[in-house]
Amino acid sequence: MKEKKRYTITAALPYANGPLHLGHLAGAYLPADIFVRYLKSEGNDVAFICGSDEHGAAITLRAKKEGCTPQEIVDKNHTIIKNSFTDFGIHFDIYHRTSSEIHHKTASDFFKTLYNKGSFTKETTEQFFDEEHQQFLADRYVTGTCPKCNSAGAYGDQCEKCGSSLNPTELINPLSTLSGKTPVLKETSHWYLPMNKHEDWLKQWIDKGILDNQQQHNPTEWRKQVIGQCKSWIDNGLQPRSITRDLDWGVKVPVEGGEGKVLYVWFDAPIGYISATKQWASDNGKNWEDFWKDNKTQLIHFIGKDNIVFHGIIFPILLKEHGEFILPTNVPANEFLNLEGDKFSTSRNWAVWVHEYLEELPNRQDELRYVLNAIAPETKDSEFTWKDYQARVNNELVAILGNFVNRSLVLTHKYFEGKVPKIGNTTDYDNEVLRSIPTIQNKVGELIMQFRFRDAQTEAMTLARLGNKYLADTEPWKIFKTDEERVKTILSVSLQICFSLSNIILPFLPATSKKIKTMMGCDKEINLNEGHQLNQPILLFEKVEDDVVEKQIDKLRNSNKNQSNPKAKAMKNEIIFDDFTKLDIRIATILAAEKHPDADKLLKLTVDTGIDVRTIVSGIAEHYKPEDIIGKQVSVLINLAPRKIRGIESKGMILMAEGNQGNLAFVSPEIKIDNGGEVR
RNA sequence: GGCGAGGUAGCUCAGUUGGUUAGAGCGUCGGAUUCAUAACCCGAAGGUCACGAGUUCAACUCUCGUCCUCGCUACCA
Repeated sequence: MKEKKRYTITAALPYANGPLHLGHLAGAYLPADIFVRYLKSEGNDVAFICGSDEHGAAITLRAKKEGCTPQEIVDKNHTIIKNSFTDFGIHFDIYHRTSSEIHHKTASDFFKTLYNKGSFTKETTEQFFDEEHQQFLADRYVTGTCPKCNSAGAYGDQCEKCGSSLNPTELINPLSTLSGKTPVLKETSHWYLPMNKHEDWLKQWIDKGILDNQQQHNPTEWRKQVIGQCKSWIDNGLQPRSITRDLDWGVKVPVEGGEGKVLYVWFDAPIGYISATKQWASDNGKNWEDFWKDNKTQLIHFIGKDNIVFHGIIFPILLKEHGEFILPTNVPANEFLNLEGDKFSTSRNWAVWVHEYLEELPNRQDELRYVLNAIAPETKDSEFTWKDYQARVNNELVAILGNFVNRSLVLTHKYFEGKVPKIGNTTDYDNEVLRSIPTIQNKVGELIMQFRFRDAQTEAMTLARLGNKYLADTEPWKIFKTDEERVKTILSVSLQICFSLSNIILPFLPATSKKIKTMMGCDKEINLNEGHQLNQPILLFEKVEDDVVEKQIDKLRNSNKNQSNPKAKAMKNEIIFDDFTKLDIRIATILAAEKHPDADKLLKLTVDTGIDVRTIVSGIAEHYKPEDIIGKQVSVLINLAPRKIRGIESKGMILMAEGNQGNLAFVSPEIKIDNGGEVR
């Protein structure tokens, strides 16, 4: 008997700023769901936690743009995301949200506890405030003249001309880069998490799995990329990070001086796991602390690789500093899923959206689960293509799994009116086949516990392959007339395989598992006794026809029919003519070009603008050789504030056109134009 | 540029602490079969394990260097 354990399993909180696509599923939610379904089938005590991350500036900006409240934005997206999960078969114990009251209280209390312990440092500074946009400006959103060297275009944090570090308040004639207006000074303070103080124990923990002198986990079980990235951060030295922001959408900072401030996302969001657990526990008569404060509980975070440092470093610091909480025993981060040769991109609409898939290919959840798990980016980036989807569904689900179950049931109906036949004398071969069932089952379980879900699924499929082989080898259709008793045994064995299959595939293909049990009349109780009546077989999977995948590929490539380039970015907000006239764009000739001495991507150009000869630093070194561009006429934005780039002052900006692949081209006049000619 | 992860059959990927002929699934080709959604089953072909050196009796595996891909980051206004 396996030991029953308690598990808290989290999946990264999706940001409620848009719907879910296949990359999200393959990255975190599907592997988490598979793991949880397996753990539960083994009788473990599991809380599977997720929810919407609903705070942050991006949501307030979107609300402003759409003319509604942030709450309306997150309400809409929370519903879409939640329904996508439900319909797809990702079965959280709770899908919560960070805008809920219990979350605000939990996060707030957590902050207070750490605050009272003196875990934070507080920095009070005068910061610039943009009155038009009603917000504080981060240092680099303020520019002005350097007080030390008098050069223009210094940034709020540093003058790149003389290299001196600055405070934005020291700048002469400061300007907000948001509104272009002069910001006002307002005092503000923020709290910082001094991560540098935690380097020592983190190193031990990541490297050796040792926490407070105890072996907390086995680091060889962690994925290489997770340990690698965490160590890379730690070895480079951790910096204090501010954990509050001047914003009004989020969890209010609950201490003196916290007015008008909220907790920053990576303090707020992971605590969402805790608050969701609390809600779930109170709804279900559980004690949430069992899931977060008992060191026999395994805490496991499923995330994508973009989230590694949050879950491998920052959140563990918060949990440990708090003192009562357990730390994760594993953080199985996946890499990224690509789509038809390109990265998923919301802005370019290069994506397969989960809610659209569910609508356009109804009742094919398990097919998508199977394919996404088969290609899950467990150790490296991987790629989803519709042709591969079609091939896997048709050649594996239909041909191997669906076919085996179907032929077993069809044969039983044909020969024995769909009643489970009596198992007679078994041959060595029968026994060997029967023995391999638990072997495969154990192997699948082991692989799942090692977070090797794609291997586990492949292993599960070997049982269906074995079933097909068993039928092909024993050929019951040939011997029915001569040896009915033998056929009874063969089909009895086949039906046992079918039933075992329904259990083994449960974590991967839950709907299919249920279908098999229903067909076998075993959905309420297991009954494979002689004479048990089976239901009429229905096909588990149907072939995906060419026109279906062609339509999907078409849709992807022509996501906007009237657009000749489907990958072109959407238009920016409308401007008025005055906005345009502020730009002074001229034709200029490149007189000289050389590689920037301390930079890979930069060229130092000398151009004749017709009104002067000036130096411009441009990030085009990967696209043009210096000697090839001398004499070329190009477009230059000449009234852009000068800026020091990697030690060289750049006065203006060369305009470049960018293709889909990131390739660059000059914007040049088609015939020679006098230098200084205006572009308008 | 720095750091991290990769580069293995046409495709998607496994390869544990270096040890005989480098594996799986799909695809391809051939065979067999007809209970089954022209499905299943058997067999074969197919790889200088990115490239170059080195350590070793022995390297896909260890060391160094080079090239390429992805991520983070420094410098693309």
